[in-house]
Amino acid sequence: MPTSTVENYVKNIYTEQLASHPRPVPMGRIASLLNVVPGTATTMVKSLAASGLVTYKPRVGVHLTERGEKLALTMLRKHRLVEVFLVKIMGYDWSEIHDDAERLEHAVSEKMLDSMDRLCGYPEFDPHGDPIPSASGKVAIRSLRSLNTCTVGALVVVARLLNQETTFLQFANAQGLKPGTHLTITQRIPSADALSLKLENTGQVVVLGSKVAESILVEDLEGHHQPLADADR
Amino acid sequence: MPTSTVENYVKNIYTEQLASHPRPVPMGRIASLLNVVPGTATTMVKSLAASGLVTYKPRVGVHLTERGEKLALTMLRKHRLVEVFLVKIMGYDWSEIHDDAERLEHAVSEKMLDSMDRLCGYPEFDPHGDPIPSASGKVAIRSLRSLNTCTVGALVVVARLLNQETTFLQFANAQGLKPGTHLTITQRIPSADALSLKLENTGQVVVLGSKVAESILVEDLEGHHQPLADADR
DNA sequence: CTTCCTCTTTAGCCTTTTCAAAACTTTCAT
DNA sequence: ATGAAAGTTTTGAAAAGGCTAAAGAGGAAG
Repeated sequence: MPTSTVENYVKNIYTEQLASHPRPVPMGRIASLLNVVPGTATTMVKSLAASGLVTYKPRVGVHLTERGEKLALTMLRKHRLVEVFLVKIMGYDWSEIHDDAERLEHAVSEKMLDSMDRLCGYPEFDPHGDPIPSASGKVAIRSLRSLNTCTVGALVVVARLLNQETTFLQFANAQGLKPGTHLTITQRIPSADALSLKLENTGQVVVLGSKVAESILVEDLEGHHQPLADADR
Repeated sequence: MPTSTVENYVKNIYTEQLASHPRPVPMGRIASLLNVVPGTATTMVKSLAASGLVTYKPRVGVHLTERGEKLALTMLRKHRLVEVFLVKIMGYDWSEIHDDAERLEHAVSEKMLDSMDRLCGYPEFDPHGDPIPSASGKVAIRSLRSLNTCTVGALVVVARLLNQETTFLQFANAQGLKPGTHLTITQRIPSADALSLKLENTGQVVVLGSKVAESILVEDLEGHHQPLADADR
């Protein structure tokens, strides 16, 4: 059985690999994701390579092997299912689930996972809008766009929050911006690098910096479909 | 924060201390409870003593300090509350909760524990009938007697199973012997060292060896109250 | 009062995971 | 092309837990 340290390395390499795509994941990235000094990452990655979870090219970077990817998907499934469970069953607020999920994901058995899945109604997405891999390792793909790429006047629904930091999540939560929220882009203020939105249900107006808007992914609600940039992978 | 290894040592020393009472817990006992060689137990106990969780007299044994006892009660509370949770919320059978509880107890936060407590209706006993320490560390005391000490004809209710082994639990479960089961002692067969019982609700007759009967604690249902031996602490 | 036998401790090693600091490689700009 | 900056790897050490094997202590039994 892999230790929880190994599980964390593999999970983080997986999500990073999605972003850095054909290029391998560099050591520095791994070190900072896992909050260790670079030397530690080198040592660990060599041992991951020795157990056949990654391929490692010195001074270049890391790629998950098939086995590594499978383990990563299992961990992602556990993590995200635990998150849903904490919100739907345990009564957590969706902005405060991350830390507990991070610990629990290493302690839940397959049996426990099945129970959680059933109790939550076999969800496809976690409370941040991240897709939950199926037991067989399949991940639902949606074509979402960043709020940043939307034209003024567009009616969209929030689908996914990319930034998992507690402070960001609490901010988004306080503004009423969570997956499922319908909103219209009312104004773009280039001088302030900002975006103004109106929430459909409450009518509340929210102004966001483009940095924030970038990590909020939405889905178009009307037949607009004007492509401004690529926000997918 | 204590590691889960430390948590396990302290928890096991606590329950063992209840049994060996005024005498300190010997090293050999600790080693076998934790499935390690004696030398390992010695090393760990010395480090527990250094962190102020136990007092250790070489070649004699170990006693929990106040701090150690507090930690032990916290772990016992976590373990037993998790067990209730697995049965009442997650749909586990009460005979198969031990292993998962053993892993989860080290991963649940205070917040999670509170949620579980609320969801389960603030239970006082776990599915085996073991008392759940309160958040402040108080343990409910019941005066129970072993099934072995009951007279023929007595009507009793099963209150607690002392043996936590899966095989024993599955056997008890299959026989319908779980906390809450009402039964009458119908016969005592000294030649076979056995005891015959009739379950009140199903009418099923069960024959137990005295070894098994010893680890089943019951509560008298009628005003019989004939003390045969001591089964408390 | 020795001699065993049992239990406990010591000693020496191993594995994981981490850190700090030194020693490279690459890359990039001049 | 060269020399510094940036990113990586090595080296040496430490903490936590565990094991094996040898050595010690103490009580029971002759």
